[in-house]
Amino acid sequence: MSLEKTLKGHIMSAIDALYGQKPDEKLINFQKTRKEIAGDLTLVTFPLLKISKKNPQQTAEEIGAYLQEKIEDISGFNVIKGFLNLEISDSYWLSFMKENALKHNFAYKAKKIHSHPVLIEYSSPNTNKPLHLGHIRNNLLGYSVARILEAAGHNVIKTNLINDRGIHICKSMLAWLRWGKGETPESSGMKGDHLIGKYYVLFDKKYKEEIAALIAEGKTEDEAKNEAPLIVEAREMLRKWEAKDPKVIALWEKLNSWTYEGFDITYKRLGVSFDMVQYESQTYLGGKSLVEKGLEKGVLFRKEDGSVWADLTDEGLDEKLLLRSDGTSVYMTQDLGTATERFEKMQPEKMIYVVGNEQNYHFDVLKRVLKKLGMDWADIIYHLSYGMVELPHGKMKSREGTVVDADDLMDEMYATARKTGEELGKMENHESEEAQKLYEMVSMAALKYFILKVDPKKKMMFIPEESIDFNGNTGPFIQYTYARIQSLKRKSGIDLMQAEIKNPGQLLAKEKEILKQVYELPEILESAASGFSPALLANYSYELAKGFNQFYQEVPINKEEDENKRAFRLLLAHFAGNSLRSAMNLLGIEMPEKM
RNA sequence: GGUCGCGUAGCUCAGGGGAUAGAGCAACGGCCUUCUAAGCCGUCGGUCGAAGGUUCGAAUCCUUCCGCGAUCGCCA
Repeated sequence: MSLEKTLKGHIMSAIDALYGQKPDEKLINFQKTRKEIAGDLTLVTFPLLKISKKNPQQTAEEIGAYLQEKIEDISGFNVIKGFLNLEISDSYWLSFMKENALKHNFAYKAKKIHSHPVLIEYSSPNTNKPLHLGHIRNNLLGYSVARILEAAGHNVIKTNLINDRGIHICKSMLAWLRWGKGETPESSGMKGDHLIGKYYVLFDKKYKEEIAALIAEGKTEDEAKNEAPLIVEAREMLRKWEAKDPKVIALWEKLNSWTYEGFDITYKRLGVSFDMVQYESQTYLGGKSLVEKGLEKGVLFRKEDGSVWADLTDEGLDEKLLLRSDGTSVYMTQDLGTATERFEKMQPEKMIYVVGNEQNYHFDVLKRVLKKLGMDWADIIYHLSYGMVELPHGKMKSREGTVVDADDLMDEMYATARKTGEELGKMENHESEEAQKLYEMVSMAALKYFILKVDPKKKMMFIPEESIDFNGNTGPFIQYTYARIQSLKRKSGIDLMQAEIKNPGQLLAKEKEILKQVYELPEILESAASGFSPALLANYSYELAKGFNQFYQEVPINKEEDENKRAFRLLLAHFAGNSLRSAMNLLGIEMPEKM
């Protein structure tokens, strides 16, 4: 039970006692007391004036006096311009610390055993090219949100729906057949996904040449794009694939397996994982029957050419195609099918799709069409939409051309971490396994933290050098703070598990500040879970790390002569460190014991 | 053009009805014989895109306008 909730009840009865009226609970709102003002929690009295019929100052004084008298944990109060600043007793903070400081993840909630699962789909790559910067944001977000929901007690299922079929993969296959000379990941030394990507790019290059040639012969651009021999051949390949031509299928399986090997390496390095993987080749036919039922019910309609549509014009949208004139399904149809199947199989309480904001319209339509088809549950679908990741102009060219490759980016982050480490002389042997592990941990923290601290829905600028700075609001800074806390504990010679910590006397302002910050973590976690927002936890972690650094600068720990005080502060440091680790782990960031 | 989103310090971002709008970076100036200086402190920097409205109170909510982006495919 949080203090705020308890206080709310007391304030209700205070007002009832003082003014003879129970206020609406919404009128009671708290905020954190500003740092420069005495007090821990502030009640805003303005909304209560209608009931008290007194001025803000008086109202606040009266409520404050009442609370101080009735509640043990309120040790004092002051009033400034209608804001009632309540001071919470040291003993409250101390018992909070004693109860929680040694718990491993004090803010995490136990899993609700019989709850419906939360399904979260993320990553969802195409198999024709490697992962790029946009996928990094997608994967980090998806994984982090999954962890946050888990920590908040949900039963989470992470899924990856791989787009392993379609014209795009046929392009890579065709180019590999024609120009690949049997090249494999082993023979080329390339990561499988990069190898396939290379042929995709090659296809595109040759295709463009053909288009240019056709246009030179007098064709229009549309004609050229349609008639170029390569695209004709790719379409033929797709047709054969759909007809399950054994040779095409075998080739497709071989090339896709290379891609998966490559993806696995990237996922592992990013630290993300899935509970299930689905393949579009197995789901793409779904959804058709739904559309046919919709036609029977008359909620969908067929045009003269045979194509099937949903009419959303009365909802302010346009008409949306669901089946092509040749009867084949489109993306939307597949998604209708997949969503319905998932719902029926797993009965999730929520289905989260981590997909870029260029598909906002798609998901809007998806939900509307589902509802049209009578799926009243459609509102459990939540599109976790995120903005594009941009890079400072001119930086970081990718191996394959236009987009920034995920693996290249991670390599570059590692190199920067190592270079910084070398310059600072932090490690004696930069080749040692320990050093390499640390550089990897630091560079991944830099990348993850920088991306996750930004509100997902906003587009963002990823600045590699800034992300890996050891000062400021960065992952490495927080790791550094954590490592120092661990070092303090190691050097103290005190076993916190065994130590008996007596009352340290009056709390210093800095000590109380840390406790207040740690106290907030469960609440932050809850908001992060309900808003699907890792950013809250990221920015919280930074505040806490910064708070600790200030504390550390001013308050002696291992230098303190009083043994009991030293143990107390060490426990406080431990508590802060644990909270940091808990919060950062939810972002998928590991914390080093030493650095 | 329709729809959706965004616009806060030179740059990157917090804050999303409440007190004097916050951080970091950059710039400048302090603090290492002292627990990790990959740190800490200070200075400088703002008509919160603009105008109206609602409110005791608006960066925050509403309306209009401006700017930027996404989207409006028988692609996924």
